[in-house]
Amino acid sequence: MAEVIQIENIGQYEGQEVTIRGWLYLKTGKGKLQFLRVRDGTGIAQCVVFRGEVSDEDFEAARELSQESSLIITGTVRRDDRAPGVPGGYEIGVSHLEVVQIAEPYPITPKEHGVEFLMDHRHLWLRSSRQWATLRIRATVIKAIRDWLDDHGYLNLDTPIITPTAGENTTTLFEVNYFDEPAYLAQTGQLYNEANIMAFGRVYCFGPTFRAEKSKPRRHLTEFWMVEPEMAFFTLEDLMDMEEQFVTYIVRTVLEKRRPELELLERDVSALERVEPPFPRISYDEAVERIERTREQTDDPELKELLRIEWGDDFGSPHETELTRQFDKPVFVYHFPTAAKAFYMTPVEGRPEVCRSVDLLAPEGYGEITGGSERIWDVDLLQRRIEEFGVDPAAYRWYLDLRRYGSVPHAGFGLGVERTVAWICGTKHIRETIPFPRTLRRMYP
RNA sequence: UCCACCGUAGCUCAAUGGCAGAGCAUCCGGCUGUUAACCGGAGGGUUGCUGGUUCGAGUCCAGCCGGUGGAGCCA
Repeated sequence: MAEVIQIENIGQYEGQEVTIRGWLYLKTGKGKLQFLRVRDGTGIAQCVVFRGEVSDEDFEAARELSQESSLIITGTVRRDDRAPGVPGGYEIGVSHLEVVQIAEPYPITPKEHGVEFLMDHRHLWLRSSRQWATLRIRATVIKAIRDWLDDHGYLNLDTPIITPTAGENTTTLFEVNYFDEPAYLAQTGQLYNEANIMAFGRVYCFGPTFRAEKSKPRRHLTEFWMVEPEMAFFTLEDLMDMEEQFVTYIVRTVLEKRRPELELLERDVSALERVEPPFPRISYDEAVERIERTREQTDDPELKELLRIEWGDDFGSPHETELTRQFDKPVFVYHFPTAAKAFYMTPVEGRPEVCRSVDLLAPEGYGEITGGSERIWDVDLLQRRIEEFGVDPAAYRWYLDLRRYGSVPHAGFGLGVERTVAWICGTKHIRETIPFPRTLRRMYP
C-alpha cells in the first residue's frame, strides 16, 4: 500500500503511486474499462480500472462494486482534463483494489428524489455531493466567524442553554422540566453577553438557539446556530462598521478556501465577490418608501397585495425580498419602529417611536442574516420598558443590576449561521445547511 | 393557527370512472474514455387509512393521517 492521501490534495501527487480509502460514489463501465468515482470525505476522484492493468480478481471485484461500497484503492495519479471530481482534472490509474464491504442496494440513486424521501434518509443524504459541499462550507463559515472574532479582541464566553426566563418572546419557548421546575431552552445569549461585556469588554457567544415557532417557510429551523457578539462602548454606527468587516471576511474566506465546493454547487461567485465594505445603509423610513414605490409601479396585483405595508409594521419576507432585490450587496436597515422590536433597544433621541436597531439583509432574497441594536443602558428607562413589556421584573433583577454598577452604552447583534450559509451557497432551503435539521414536523433522523 | 398543493413499484412520475404503466435502481448478458454512459433481457404493486357513491373507484365524495410550499413570526 502506497502513501494514503486525501483527494482534496490529489494535484500534489501527479505521477506518484498513492492509496485512497473511501466509498464508491458512482460507477460507469465499458467492458474492459471501469470508471469508479470514489469519495473519501475530502473530495471525489475518478479511478480508472482497465482489465490489462489489474489482476483478473481485482477487475471482477471492481465490476461487482455497488454504489456506496467501501474500498481501498492504490494507483498512479495522472492529469486528465476529462476526469470529473472535486477537485477535477486528475484521476487515478488503478493498480490494486481492495473491497472493504459491498454495500446493499443504496436508496439514494443519482436521480431526482423528493424532499420527504431525502429527509427520511438524511443520514445517507449527507454523502451526496451537494450536501457534502454545503456542509464543508458551513464548517468554513464557522471557522471564519471564530477566527475573525478571536483575532479582533473578542472573547468567546458561552451562555447557558437552559434558562429560567424568556430572552425576548414568551410564545416561542421550548419548555423543559428542570428538576420539577419549568425552564426554557435559550433563544438568545444576549442578556448574559451584556453581563459578560462589563467584565471582558468585547465578547461573543456561539451556540445552538431554540425557537418553538410553528413556522414552515424555508428560512426557518427550530434549532439553529447563532453567533452573538456584544461590545461595550459601541454605538449603532460602530456596530454597522464592524458587521460589514465581519461578514466580508466570512465571504472572502469561503471564496478563498472553498472554490471547488462553490463550483460544485454552481454558485455564481461574482455575486459573492462584490461583497465588500461599505454596505448600503437605509433607514426603516426609507425602506418603507422604497417598498411603497415598488407597489405603485408594479402591475402584478398579487405582489401589490404581498407588499402592503404601513409605517410601524415589521417587515415580512416579501418586503425583505423586495428590498434586497434593489441592491447587489448586503444592505443594512436601521431605526426600526420601537413597538415592533424587543424591549431592550435604545429609543432614538427626540424620536422615541423608532429605536437604535439594525438588521442586515442578504442579497438575492435570502433575507435577514443579522439583527442587532444599541441596548438601553439607563436603569430607569429599562425598568419602565420591562414593565411595559409585561414580564416579571423580578426575573430581570440581575439584568437591571448591570445598569447600576458602571453602566455604559453598548451594542450587539446575532448572526444566523444557517441563513448565512444558505446565502453563500445559494441553497434554496435552510434545512440543507445543517447536518440534521430540526423543523416543525421533523426530528428523525 | 390560516391558505394552497401532494400521497400509485425501492426512487421519480404516468394512467378520460373501464385489464396497474414508464424511466431509473436491482439481477443476467454485451461494450477500452465513461461524465445521471449506452444496448438487449428479467423480476418487482394492499394505488396513505377508514367509510360512502357506482354495474365498476388510483380516479368522484366525506373524514382522518402524513408531507410540501406560502402567510404570520423570526436569525
